[in-house]
Amino acid sequence: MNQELMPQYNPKEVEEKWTALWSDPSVFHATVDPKKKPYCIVIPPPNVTGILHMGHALNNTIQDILIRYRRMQGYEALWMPGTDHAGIATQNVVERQLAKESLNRHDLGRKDFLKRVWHWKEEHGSTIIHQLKRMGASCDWSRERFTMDEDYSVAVIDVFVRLYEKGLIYRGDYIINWCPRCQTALADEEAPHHELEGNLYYIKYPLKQPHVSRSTSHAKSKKTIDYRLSTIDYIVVATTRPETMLGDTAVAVNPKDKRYKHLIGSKIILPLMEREIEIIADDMVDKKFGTGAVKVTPAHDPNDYLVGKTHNLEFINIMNPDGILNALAGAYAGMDRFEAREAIVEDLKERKLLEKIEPHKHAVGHCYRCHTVVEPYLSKQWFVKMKPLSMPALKAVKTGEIKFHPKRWMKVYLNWMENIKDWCISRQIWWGHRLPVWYCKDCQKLAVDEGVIVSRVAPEMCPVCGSREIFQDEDVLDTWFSSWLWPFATFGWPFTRHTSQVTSNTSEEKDVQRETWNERQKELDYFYPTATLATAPEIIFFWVARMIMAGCAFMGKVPFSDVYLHGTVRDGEGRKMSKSLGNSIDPLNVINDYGTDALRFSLIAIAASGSDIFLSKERFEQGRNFSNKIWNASRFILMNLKEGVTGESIDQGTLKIQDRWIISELNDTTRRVEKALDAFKFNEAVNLLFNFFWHSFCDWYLEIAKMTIDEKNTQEVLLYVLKKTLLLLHPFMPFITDEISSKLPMKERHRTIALEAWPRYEKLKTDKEVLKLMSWVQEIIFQLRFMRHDLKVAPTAKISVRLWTRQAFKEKLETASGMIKHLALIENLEITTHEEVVKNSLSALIDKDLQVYLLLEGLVDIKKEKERLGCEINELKGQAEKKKGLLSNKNFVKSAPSEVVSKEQERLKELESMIKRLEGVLSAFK
RNA sequence: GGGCGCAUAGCUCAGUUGGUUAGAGUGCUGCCCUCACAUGGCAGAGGUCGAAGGUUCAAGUCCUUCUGCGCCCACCA
Repeated sequence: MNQELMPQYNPKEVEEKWTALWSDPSVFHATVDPKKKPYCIVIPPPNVTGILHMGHALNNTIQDILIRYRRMQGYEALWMPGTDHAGIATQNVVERQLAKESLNRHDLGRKDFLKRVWHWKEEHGSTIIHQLKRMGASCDWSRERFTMDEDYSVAVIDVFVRLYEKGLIYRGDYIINWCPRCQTALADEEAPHHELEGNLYYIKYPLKQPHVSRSTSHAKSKKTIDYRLSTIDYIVVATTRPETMLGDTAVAVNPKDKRYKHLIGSKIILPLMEREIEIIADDMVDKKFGTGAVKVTPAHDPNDYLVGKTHNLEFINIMNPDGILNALAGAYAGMDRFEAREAIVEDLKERKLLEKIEPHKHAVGHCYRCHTVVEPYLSKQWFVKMKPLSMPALKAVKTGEIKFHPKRWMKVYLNWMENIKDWCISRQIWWGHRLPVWYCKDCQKLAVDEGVIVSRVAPEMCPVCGSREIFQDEDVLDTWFSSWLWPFATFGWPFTRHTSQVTSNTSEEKDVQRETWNERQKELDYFYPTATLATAPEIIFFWVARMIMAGCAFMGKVPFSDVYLHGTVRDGEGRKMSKSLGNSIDPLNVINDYGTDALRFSLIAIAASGSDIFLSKERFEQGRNFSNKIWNASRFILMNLKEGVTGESIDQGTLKIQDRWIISELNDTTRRVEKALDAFKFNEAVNLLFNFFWHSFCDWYLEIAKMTIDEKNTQEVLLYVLKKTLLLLHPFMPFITDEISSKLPMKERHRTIALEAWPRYEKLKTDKEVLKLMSWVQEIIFQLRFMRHDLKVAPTAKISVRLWTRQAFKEKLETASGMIKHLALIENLEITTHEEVVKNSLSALIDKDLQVYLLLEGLVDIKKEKERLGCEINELKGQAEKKKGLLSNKNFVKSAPSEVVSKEQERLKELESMIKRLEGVLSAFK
């Protein structure tokens, strides 16, 4: 069936059609064009494992609005698409798949496992890209990148080596966040703290006293220590993780704490392990917390680690990487950490060493990928020294070179940047960029930390001793260590390769390669720094901050000038939408039920600048209804068009009031939409367009236009306004606007409206006369509709109306009389300047120069009308009194701007004039 | 513990640098299938702008305090 005849818009077909066209890589391909200004956005690369959720939908709608807007404005607009290899997440997906076959990655081995991941990527990795296309994302699809692309990987390795050579990358044993499930180290940002209801366990640690001696007689049958406990015989420590006591190597107290001062240096017998440890003094201990005595577990707590370093304590690691206690945990070896906790508590109770248990809320780190409680774990990892990198990144934001929208996020950024910690970048997984680090076995024999080789290419031998006994580090790099290069590595940076990395060997091939790199360098120079980065606030630390540091460090220039942070999408109850909560609204379902334009429109209309978005499915009905409105208004215009009407040849000479009014409104809307978009106020822009299209254009202009729909010039104006409005709406609702536009007569057209020019705002003087007249028309219509309603006059019944105005306006008002008659279904309309008042009528005073009478012989309830008039007069008198009060206030007249004062004076005059007139009306009834 | 945000119509939220009578969507009530659209049209009801102070000629808007939510950060075990 012909779409043009369908009274209901059917998005499915339409969207499929345009998705196909826009996916053609040539359509939105951007290149270096010195004649145009560049405008570039790099997409926050979704995970290859990603499936489109509302957050993506919002994020990408915003970017698409920006890029389509700038493209139409004549910028060379590039939206760089791509995906992120998402190390842990992707590895988890494939491991889950393996688990179904009762396999784990070690069964396959590294090489085969990676083959498997690549295979998974080839099969499923483009899901999210297809979904972005379905959203209408106008990316340059010829440039799709992946963080594990060969070229991209060169950049990642290059950056590692550069930083290492500058001394900004180091390796060492530190307490890091360890996820026992994923079995890898995590950066601090990857282990967010969540509050848990836990316990604070108060444990008695017996002091080694002369009378607490080894009782040799029971040596084999019972525990070897004779705990004769009295108040002075033990010290109580409080802990939330009793299982770590197995690795305790000291108890610490504050040196100023009088309670324990005399015990500093005393020995303790660590219960359960029967190890002798010492009481030490350290300022870090808070006297007020718990008992003021702290167990020190240097291998399992970041604070204790520092204490251990300063006091030269032993580091006892009691746990395997999977969270199972090891041989150093004595009797508890083989138990899971939480299982051990319970067992230890029981054992302590049994030995009467547990003084008490208090409920205690505390924040515990969780793996951001699998939500397992992370373990502070001592291990050898690679780190980036961040302080030197943070300096230029701080400056760039402080000086305003990079602006955050909304501004408040700047503080969050600065605070993090000022307190930056070193970045743990090694991960004990297989999927990712393997560290470009090798170790020489022979050198390591001499010293453990010797024999480290960092190189862009795999070395054949140890450069120090020439040994061929070298092996590569098993670890891969944090995924963010690749994505922080996204704004420039996607252009092919660094455009060079170490000779042995170059696969092409003939000189001809090398020339081609060099030429390609030259081209890409030019592109980078043209598009970098990019313009706007749009993302969610959660990503500030992970990505935004690090991109700024990387841009400053490797490009010498910030990566973007504006950061737009949109809200988090939440459900009706304010919870973050997530799969695990089952509260998410699937954008694909919304697309299916209401259409992509509806999804985009509603999402943007709801999302005020940067505030969180509370969603329920009904919210998308507004978008659907609006799509339908646009569809039908267009359909109406289209079905009335005569041959030869283009919307491009309006006869300026014969424009009517309504024509001039709608053109002026359109012009004004254009200006305001631009202003809103330039300020990242997307909801404002979309609401302006909604109001203009629905209320000004459809409710008023279209209804008036029906009167003269056969006239060519009316059709010209209709088509003109429609075309311009479709252009304005296009960034927000790309599908329906492209579809309708393709059906409209055009002198010339591109293959998509996306390539047409943005409407130009004309700096005309606003036609005040026209605006005033149209607002009078509207007021008259409102009043007459209300009166009809009030008197229960059928909406279709013809009425007689008299309008009173002053001589100065009579002529103008007469030019609008046709419109008024048409809109209010008036049979007889009389415009008079005589002061006489009409008795048998309902009247309404619109302002001091205009009164409308609905003439209804015998129908008027005189008593009621007198009452109503009285009320109205009182109301106006009240207002006038207030104004008089205000104007007699000397301070107001003195301090307020003269504009405001004269405005108030004018209003008072108007009120007084209206009161006078109404009193005249009232007296006519007497 | 530190920082940030929010509180406006039944619900979800707008409200720009302080300036007449505070808006939208949705829901509700009433009337209309009028030949673009019932995913529609018309009209209506509904707000002491969280509380208390303060600044000002003027406060939803600025300041202080309080209350209630929400978020982020943080090594009190």
